[in-house]
Amino acid sequence: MDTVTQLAKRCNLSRSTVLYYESIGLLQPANRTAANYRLYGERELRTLEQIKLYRSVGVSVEEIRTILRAPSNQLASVLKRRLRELDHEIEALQKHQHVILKLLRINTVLRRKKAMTKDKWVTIMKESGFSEEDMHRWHQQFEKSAPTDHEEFLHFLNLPASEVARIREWSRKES
Amino acid sequence: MDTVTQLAKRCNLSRSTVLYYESIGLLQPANRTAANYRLYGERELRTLEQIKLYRSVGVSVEEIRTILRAPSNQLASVLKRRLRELDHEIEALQKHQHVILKLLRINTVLRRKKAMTKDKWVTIMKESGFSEEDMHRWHQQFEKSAPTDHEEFLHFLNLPASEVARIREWSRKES
DNA sequence: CTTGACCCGTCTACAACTACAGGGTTCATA
DNA sequence: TATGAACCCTGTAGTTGTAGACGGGTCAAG
Repeated sequence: MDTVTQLAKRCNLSRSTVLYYESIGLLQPANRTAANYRLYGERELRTLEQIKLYRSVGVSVEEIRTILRAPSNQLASVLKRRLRELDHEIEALQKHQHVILKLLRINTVLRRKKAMTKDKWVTIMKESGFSEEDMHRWHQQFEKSAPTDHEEFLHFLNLPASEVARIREWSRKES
Repeated sequence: MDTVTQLAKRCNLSRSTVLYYESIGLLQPANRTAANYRLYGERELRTLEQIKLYRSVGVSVEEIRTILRAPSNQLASVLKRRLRELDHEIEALQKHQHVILKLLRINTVLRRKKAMTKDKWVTIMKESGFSEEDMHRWHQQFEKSAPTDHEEFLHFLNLPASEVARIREWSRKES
C-alpha cells in the first residue's frame, strides 16, 4: 500500500497531479489509515498508469473518466495493448530527442570552444538514463535512417577515423 | 502571403495559438495589409514550424525565444535535422495511436452490436488521413511487433480467414 | 519528548492555450 | 447598394494540468 507521494513517484507524477485527478473524480484511494492518510494498492497504480497513457495521447480528463467507467471487451483490450506498445515506442524516440536537445543546449552555450568530446556526450547519455544497450539502439537508428548525418556527428566528437568506422560497423549489427 | 488563419491551418495550429505566439514575441507577421490584416511569408512559416517542433519536444516558449535568436553552427544543424526526423517518426506513431483511439471510442459506444466491420475501420483510417501506403505501414508495424494481436484484430473485423492470411502476408512484405 | 521526515487539506500561481465578445473588412450574389 | 457569409482586429476571461507554499497533524528513532 503506497501513500500518495509514493504512488506519484512510482508513476513519475507529482503529488499535486495525483490529488488533482482525485479532485475531479478520476482516482480514489483504496482506503485511508486511521490518521486519514491516503492508501493506494495495485489496482490504483494500474488505473493511474492508464490515465497517464490516455493523457499522453491527448485524451481529455473528462473523456478518460468515461473510458475508465466503460467495461472493456476483447477487441478493446487488444487495441489498448497496441496503444500502450506504441506509447513505449514513442517514449523511446523521445528519449533520443532529449539527448539531442541536451547536446543542442550545451552546444549553443559553449559554442566558442570547439570542445564537444566523446566524454561529454557519453556523460549526457548516461545522465539521460541510457544504458549500454540503449546507446546501441541510438546508433543503430541514427545509422539506419541518416548514415551520413551519423558519420558527420561522430566526426564532431573529434573521434579518429578508425573509431568512427568501428562505431558505424557496430551500429549496423543487429541488436 | 498567408493571413493568420491560413498560416495556422498550414501548421495545424489554431489562430489563437499563432496570435498567442505573437503576443509573447515569438513570431511577428512579415507585414500588414491596408486593413491591418496580418500577412505571413515563407520565412514565418518556417519559424512557426520550428516553434512547433520545439514545443513538441517540451521546450518552453521562453527557451524557444533564445534558441530562435542564437545562430546555429554545423553540429547544431545536424542535430536539428535529426531532431526533426525523430519528430516525424513520432508523429507517424501518434497517427497510429489516433486511429486506435477512434476505434476504441466507437467500440465503447457501439459495443452492444458486434458490428465492427472492415468498412467502418477503413473509413476511420481514411478520416484520420491515412493513405493506402500509410495503411500498409500500419499493418507492417502491427504485424512486426505484435503478430498475434494483429491476427486477433483482423478477426474482429469479421474477415474470412483467407483475407486475414492475405493481409498478414501483405504486411510482411517490405515497403 | 523532540526531531526530521513524512502526511493532511487548502490555496495560490503559473504556462500554454482556448474561447468568446464586440466590432471592422472583404467580397460574391441579389 | 445592400445583405450575408466569412474573414479580420483587439482584448479579456476561462481551462487544464502542474507546482509550490502554508499551517498543522503523524510517526518512528534516538
